[in-house]
Amino acid sequence: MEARARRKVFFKDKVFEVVRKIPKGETKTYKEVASLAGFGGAARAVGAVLRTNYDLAIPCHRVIKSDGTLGGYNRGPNAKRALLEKENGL
DNA sequence: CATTTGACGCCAA
DNA sequence: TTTGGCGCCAAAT
Repeated sequence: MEARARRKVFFKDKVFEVVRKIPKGETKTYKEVASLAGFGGAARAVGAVLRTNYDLAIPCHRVIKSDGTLGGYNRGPNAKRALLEKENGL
């Protein structure tokens, strides 16, 4: 298929889609998102995409590391933690 | 077009 | 338990 430019947006598109599907109050790991996106071991790539494509329509702050740590956030880990606690009802 | 970096993950010491 | 290093993938420069 015309997977030329298609594939280029395949990864990003999937990541955005998956992250956007994350319900409020729930947090997912980059590994999980990558896996659901179909790229399993592309945890880094997931963060790279979210980093460059930070969109307010995408709850990228709900995506954390598999260790349970928040990881990072384009707006600052501070805002990320605040949002997570708030969405979790804390 | 090729190289480097990067919001990660997991194993070893 | 904590710190360090290596590996994986895609994007950005």
